[in-house]
Amino acid sequence: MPRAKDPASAPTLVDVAREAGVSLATASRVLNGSERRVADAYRRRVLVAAARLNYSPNLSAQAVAGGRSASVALVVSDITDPYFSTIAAGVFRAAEHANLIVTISVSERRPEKELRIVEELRRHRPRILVLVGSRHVGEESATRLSTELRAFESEGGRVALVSQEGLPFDTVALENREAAEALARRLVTLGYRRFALLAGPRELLTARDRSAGYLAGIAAGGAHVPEAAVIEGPFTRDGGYAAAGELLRRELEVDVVLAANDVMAVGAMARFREAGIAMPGHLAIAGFDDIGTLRDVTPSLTTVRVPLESLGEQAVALALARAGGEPTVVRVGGEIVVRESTPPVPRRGRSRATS
Amino acid sequence: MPRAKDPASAPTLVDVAREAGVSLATASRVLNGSERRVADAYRRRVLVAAARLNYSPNLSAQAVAGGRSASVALVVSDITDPYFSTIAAGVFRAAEHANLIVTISVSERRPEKELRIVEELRRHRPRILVLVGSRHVGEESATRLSTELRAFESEGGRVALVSQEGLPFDTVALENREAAEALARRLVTLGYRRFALLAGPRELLTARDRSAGYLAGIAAGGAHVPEAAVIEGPFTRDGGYAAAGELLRRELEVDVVLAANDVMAVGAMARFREAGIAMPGHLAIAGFDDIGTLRDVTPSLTTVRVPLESLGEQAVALALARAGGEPTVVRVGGEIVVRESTPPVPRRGRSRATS
DNA sequence: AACCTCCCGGGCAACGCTTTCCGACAGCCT
DNA sequence: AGGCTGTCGGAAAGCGTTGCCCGGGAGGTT
Repeated sequence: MPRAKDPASAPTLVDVAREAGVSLATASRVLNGSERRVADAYRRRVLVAAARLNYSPNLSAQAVAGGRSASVALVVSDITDPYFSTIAAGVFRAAEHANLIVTISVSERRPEKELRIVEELRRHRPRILVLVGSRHVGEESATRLSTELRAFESEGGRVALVSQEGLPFDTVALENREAAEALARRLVTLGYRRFALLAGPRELLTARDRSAGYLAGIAAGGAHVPEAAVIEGPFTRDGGYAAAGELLRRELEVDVVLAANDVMAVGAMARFREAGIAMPGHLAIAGFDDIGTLRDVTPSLTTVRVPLESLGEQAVALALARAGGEPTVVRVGGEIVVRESTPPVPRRGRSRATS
Repeated sequence: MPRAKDPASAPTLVDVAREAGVSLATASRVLNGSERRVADAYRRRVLVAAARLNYSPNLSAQAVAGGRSASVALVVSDITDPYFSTIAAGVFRAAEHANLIVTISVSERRPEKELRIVEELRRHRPRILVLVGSRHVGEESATRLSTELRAFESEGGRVALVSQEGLPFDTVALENREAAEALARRLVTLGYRRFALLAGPRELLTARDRSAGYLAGIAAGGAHVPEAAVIEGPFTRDGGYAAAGELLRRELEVDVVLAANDVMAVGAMARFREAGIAMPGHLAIAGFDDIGTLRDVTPSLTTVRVPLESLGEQAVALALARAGGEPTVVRVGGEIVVRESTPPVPRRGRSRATS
């Protein structure tokens, strides 16, 4: 049975047209934008009828008629992580500006899940698909992801990636390596020599880039990081906490700890504090991202400021502007922010150590 | 001209049916669930054809055919605020479980904008609309919001509110008042007598409830809060920072500051620290929410633990279960968590003051 | 006055799907 | 053998829009 015209269903354009005594086409032209002009008398009648019925156009129907839905699909690893929620805020801002609605999906940092989500999202025919930074190295699913994304594009959608370049799509890339290197150099300048790294997960490209940058900067400063002082762990608060614990267990001589991001740094600080280590008195620490919510930790964290919100905005802008042709890559740099957690080392200061 | 069958368009069910040599109806039954059985031979042919064409059903089309789109629309004040992003995480979890996609909109804490968003969202015909806590008192737009929500429900949608009861819809309410009162009582028990409140914005219901609870708990403990020691400010980090500044300016004798939420508490701590006030040595402080990201601040914050993620999950569950009839209200309590920021006051300890 | 343009409503065919209804056929009972 | 029931594929009528095409009337030109 065709869905009965039961009272529990929204008024449609047909209802409005009938109420206004005009044709469907005219009602559509008045209510849902069109090039065509409609005489004022008609226009008014339609508007009045629409208001009287409390008409609200059905976007799904517009989407099927138009071929694409007016939405941006955003995929993040974890909306609870301020890194992602800040980027998401930028996506919202840009999307609102372009009159697009935003759907969010959470991949839980699992590439297979991300792939499944993209397959799933394709069904919504969003105008834009924004994937935020969870590219992995040697990712077996990367090929399938690329295939899926390409299918999406070939159907008229647009893809924008945030955080890693490398895939053949529009990308807003973070200069992780460069910024990390600059931070490390700066710390060397401040007098630090004995470094340890809390490196983030080995497979995660962002984490690798940052570590590589740290190591390069340290080396450029003439210092060296023993292999045992590089500890991997999840990109989370608990990951930082655990990695810090492992570092303590190894009883190395360390002046300063470079975490792969602020969230890990904060976790590590919690662990060091538990161990009774004075920061920055006994141990310095730095992070990456300059997460807003974490700006008030003590000691305040030396870090790399990244315009996260702008990353999200730019991704949407890029996808909207897309003309076709070669994918565009926008590279965004970070700004070193030195705070209390890494004071200058006194000229001939006494040795610092975690042990 | 009917949109040409240009190559840049996704394969449709018709394509699959043709490829498989079956009817549209059969293809639909196989691919997009239906009660009706399809003989295995046919079923297989359809599946093979779908795979070969890389078919992906158009959800917009399903939505218009079915009358409602498979989505949850979530409205939050600020996705960057961990309070909201944690609730959002719960909504995602529940939605994923029910195979619904989630759209998010950000109201920027502005009731008019929230109203506009709800009007806008109605067009999407989501199955569920979840509004997270920004009810205001005497809100002039509240009536219009109610009207709009009722229209949405009368069209077959479901509404769930998180955080404040009072509107005639399914609600997951937080026992702000009760928990705040319990926290205040606890602090009295710990020996605190001279309280100050950083109260959040006057218009915001959540803020009012918490303040009222604090005051009640303090009074019940036999203490009293002078009017000058209740300072309002935005529910944000900067709001807390500013309110703390104002408190200092008033030069009151205060032992402990109760902030309306953790985010404000952290802002306030930053301000107090700048003023050189030792915490908890000279001043104790407590918050509300037990935000995960803020668990590592020093001193660790006494607060009320609220199952934020579960709030979001329950809201979706409520809306899904909805049978009609009276709106259901679930009340969720908080758990007092005493940490370093409010140590017991020594029996005859010396006086503490902010000035 | 005849003709040509515009202008602007209306009709109607898409868009991609779901669901009802119909009818062909097979199996079973009497 | 005849009739009945049950199963399952196909045709077609929706769902709520948009956008092409048509045609009637007003106004301008020669």
